[in-house]
Amino acid sequence: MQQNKIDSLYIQLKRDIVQGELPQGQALKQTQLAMRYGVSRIPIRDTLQRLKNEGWLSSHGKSSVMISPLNTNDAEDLYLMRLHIEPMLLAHAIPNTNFETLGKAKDILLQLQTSEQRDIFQQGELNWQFHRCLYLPAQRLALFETVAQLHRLCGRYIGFQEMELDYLSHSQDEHKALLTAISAQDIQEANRVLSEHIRTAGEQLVNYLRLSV
Amino acid sequence: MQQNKIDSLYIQLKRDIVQGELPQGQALKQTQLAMRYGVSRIPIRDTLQRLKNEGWLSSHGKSSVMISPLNTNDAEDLYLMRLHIEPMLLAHAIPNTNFETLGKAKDILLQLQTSEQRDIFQQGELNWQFHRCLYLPAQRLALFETVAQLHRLCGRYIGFQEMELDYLSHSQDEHKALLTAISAQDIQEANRVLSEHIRTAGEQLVNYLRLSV
DNA sequence: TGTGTTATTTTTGTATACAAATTATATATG
DNA sequence: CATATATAATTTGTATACAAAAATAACACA
Repeated sequence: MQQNKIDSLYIQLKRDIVQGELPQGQALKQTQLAMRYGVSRIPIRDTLQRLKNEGWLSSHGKSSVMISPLNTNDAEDLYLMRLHIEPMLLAHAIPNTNFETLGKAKDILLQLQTSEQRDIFQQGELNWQFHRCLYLPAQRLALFETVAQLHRLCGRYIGFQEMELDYLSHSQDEHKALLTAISAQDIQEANRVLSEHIRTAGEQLVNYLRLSV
Repeated sequence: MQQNKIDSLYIQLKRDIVQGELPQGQALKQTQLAMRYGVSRIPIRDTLQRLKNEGWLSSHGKSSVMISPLNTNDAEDLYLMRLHIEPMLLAHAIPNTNFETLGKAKDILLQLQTSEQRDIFQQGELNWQFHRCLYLPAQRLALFETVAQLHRLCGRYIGFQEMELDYLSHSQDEHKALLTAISAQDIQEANRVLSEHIRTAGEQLVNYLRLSV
């Protein structure tokens, strides 16, 4: 599989951004990155463009990019948008949800449970995989892709929302409640839980950012 | 300016997609496109990746792309999302709107008015420039970029929403009403007009798509 | 005839080389 | 000394060449 090569470059770059391994506020040099990751500038350029399109990088000067600064307003808006959009997607998904999907979601929850000591980046990825799994049956591409993009943007703020020690277990409770409501085909209740889930995470993140940034 | 070169390639490609000049449902060949537009495969690859990220192209097979098919559900969802999100952005923008912005918006409206015989692609672009102009003062990057992306996706469906002969004049009336409400700093009224504007355009597009696609 | 397997062709991904543009540095001039 | 201008450096964009992968065609065999 060839896609894996550029995908791993993409993932590694995101990891290094989250963990602060790359210089902030200044231009990222293609040549430097190419050397660092042991590839030529072409796949670096591809990855930089992708990350720019996904909002992790923003333009610096005329033709360079830099790591997008964290921003409390952005975080607030991201969660507000998710609050408005994700319930629409979930409502479409629930009638099409089968046992396979529910089983897969449970598997992911279990992985999350047993990953407390695993790295935070992996936890964020599993969290998205869980939601993604529940949204896929909706078969609504435009809606799904918008939600996916919002999650990708939220991923930039990971490491903050996980700061609270009890966040993961609280979040897991909500995940389980969500699964229960979906199993019962109760769209109303599922969306109530989902909205609360998003609201809580958003508020916690925003509060933390206001204090620390 | 060097960015113009690749930007014009991007615009030309979108034009050709909207006008059906490129084969639908099959893989777009990089070499063919490179010959067609008189450049090498590198800038073609960049542009294809960009258009893929923006939803105009979707993957075909393992590593190729094709023109994304039009889809009534997607169109419906795009307008529903705009309906939920754009008012949030406008509400942030209105308190920061100055006379310069209002003037610029009026200029764009005038251009739209006098462009009835100009091409439809240009009209769509002017329409976005108008909205964009009113949203920029909000200074909410994440929110703005999401709205921009939704507009880019809606642009794929241009040529359908303009089919109705009276659409442009009706739309212009709503644009003017929007400007009036913003001038009066009346967020409530502005958002009422905006919501109606989006709803109308969306319903018209969806109805047309249901009949024709 | 249909199906699975190998060979061939096509197409895409990446490295390298070079051109264009941007940024930084030095120099001149008021 | 500040500012403008010219020159050198760095950095990005693009073309070409080659490697890897994917798609297609040819073939063998049941």
